[in-house]
Formats: sequence, C-alpha cells, structure tokens
Amino acid sequence: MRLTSSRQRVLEAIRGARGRHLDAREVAAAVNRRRPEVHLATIYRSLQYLVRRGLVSRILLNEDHVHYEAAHNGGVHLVCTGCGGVREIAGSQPQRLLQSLGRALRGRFEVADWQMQLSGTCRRCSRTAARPGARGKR
Amino acid sequence: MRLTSSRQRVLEAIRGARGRHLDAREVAAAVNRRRPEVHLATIYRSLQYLVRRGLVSRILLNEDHVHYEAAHNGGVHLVCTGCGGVREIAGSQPQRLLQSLGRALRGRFEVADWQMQLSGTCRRCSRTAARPGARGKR
DNA sequence: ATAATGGATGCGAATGATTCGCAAATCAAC
DNA sequence: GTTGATTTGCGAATCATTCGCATCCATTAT
Repeated sequence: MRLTSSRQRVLEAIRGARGRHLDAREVAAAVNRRRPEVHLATIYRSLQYLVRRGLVSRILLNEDHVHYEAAHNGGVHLVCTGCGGVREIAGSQPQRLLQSLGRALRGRFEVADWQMQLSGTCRRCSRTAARPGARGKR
Repeated sequence: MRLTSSRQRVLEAIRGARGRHLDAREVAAAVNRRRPEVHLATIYRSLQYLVRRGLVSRILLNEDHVHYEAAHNGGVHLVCTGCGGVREIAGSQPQRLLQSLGRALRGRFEVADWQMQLSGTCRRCSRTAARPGARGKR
C-alpha cells in the first residue's frame, strides 16, 4: 500500500487548503488543475486510504456530505447553524483536557487524532435573527 | 412548526437508543415498530427539524453516512479505526475546557451544543494488530 | 359550524454522493 | 522481461437523502 502520486496529490490538495475544508469534489477540482487528471473514483479511494492511514480526517459540517481536512490533532470547529459558516480555532487549550482524558483512558484506547465541534450561532446571525437556527443557507 | 406526533416519535426513538447512535434507517425501523408507519421522507424531514431545533445532533462515525444522537451537550466519542466500534464517555471533565473556550470567544460565538471525537485504536484492536488502522470492518 | 390558511405527510421519482466490477496500466521483485 | 500484486480509469450500480406535488390536519378567522 504505497503513497502513490495520485494519493500524494490528494494529500497536498487537502493540506494546501489551509483553513478551508474541502469535500471530495473540491479535492478533485484542486487535484485536477494539474495534468494528468485523476478520476473521481480514484479520488475517493485515495481519501479512504489517507483516512485509514491517519493522514486526513473526515469532518461533518452543517451540510449533508463529508469534508476532509489534514489530520493535525487539535481542530476546534465552530459551526454556525444560522449561516453555515465554519471557523476553526487553534488547539492550544485542549491539550490539558486531552491529557486528563488520556489518563482516564489509560490503556483502554490509544488516541491517534481528535477533533471538537461546537455548534451554535455566530455574532452576525445572532444579531439578524432573534431565534438562532431559524434562517440560513440550508 | 410544531412538535407533531411523528416528530415526537422520531425524537423518542433517538432518545430511547441509549448509547447506540442510530442512522436514519435505524430511526425509521424503530419508529415504525408502532403503527401508523411514518414514511422515510418524513423521518428525514423530522430529523432536519430536530437538528435545527437543537434537540438532536448529527455525528459522523467511521462510516460514510450520518448518525444521530440526542443532544446532550457533552458526548466524547471514541471511535476505533480498527473495528469501527464507538464508545461514548460521559462529559464531566470537558466543562472546564468549555468554560475557557467560552471566555475566549466572548460574544463572537454563542455555543448551543458541542461534541468531541477521538479516533484511534481500542485495546482489542491494538492487541490483534501491530499497525493500528490496518484492518477492520470497512 | 364552516371556510380559509399554512404547515405536515405520504408517495414515488429525482438527485447526488459514494462505491463497485472489471480491464488496462503500473510497479516491485525475481 | 516475466510474474504477481496493487492501482487506476471508466461507466454502471448503489445507497442515502431530497424534491414535487397532492392530500391531509390543525388552527384561526368568518
């Protein structure tokens, strides 16, 4: 099971998307800006491979389909249920939590990656609407 | 936008699944053990409704499709990449983290719900395989 | 009561994401 | 350079999820 060039290109696309979280189609678009093109089915297979390898992790945002991000151990995602926006904040504080969780789990589970997701209402949406979640893209 | 009886039944099904995390089809199966049956499309619509209402949250486990759980603010999910098993641990410790995140976000984001997901290898899988993630259901 | 209004539901068809099956291409090792 | 295994391209198949529309229900106004 090698890290072939298609797979590398997929990984690069995801890593190169700093901040944004691509879905499969966007990954394909990014990869296929260079020749030779990679077939969509292969993109999916590469994604599976990269996830299994722990290089990439899947995340579920507001939408119905899966997005991908480079595994970097520590993303905290703020997902606004109003507008669907996603902001990611750097994972410095959670280290302490991770440590204590790790202590609690001792031996029973070996953590490879983690992520945290907060859903709620961003400032703009809480201004424009009284009831959070009552409006937006979806 | 009422909490109709179909929607209630969907909510009960999800709440009744203590521990397990149902996907849409499983919710439908649970709901339709009682008459009258609820059409799958309505199940989906109810799920949307409940998510928007903040009563239910979507989670992404190992698989490719979405699962649902009662929003209870504090689930930490341990997902094993080997066997696909999911264990949930109670959310006592994260309170502190939430507080400090809340402080850091002051005003910019109003948190309604949160969840955290650790992926890695459970004990059994790390025993049976040297390389984590190299084997399993998927 | 009755009619009028605005969701909510059932139903089947449509959509769209993801996967499969298979043949050709690539790569590694002998 | 032949063998064997893995990967890729390709289109068809599958599966989850959503849509359109007619009907139904509950609530409010007449």
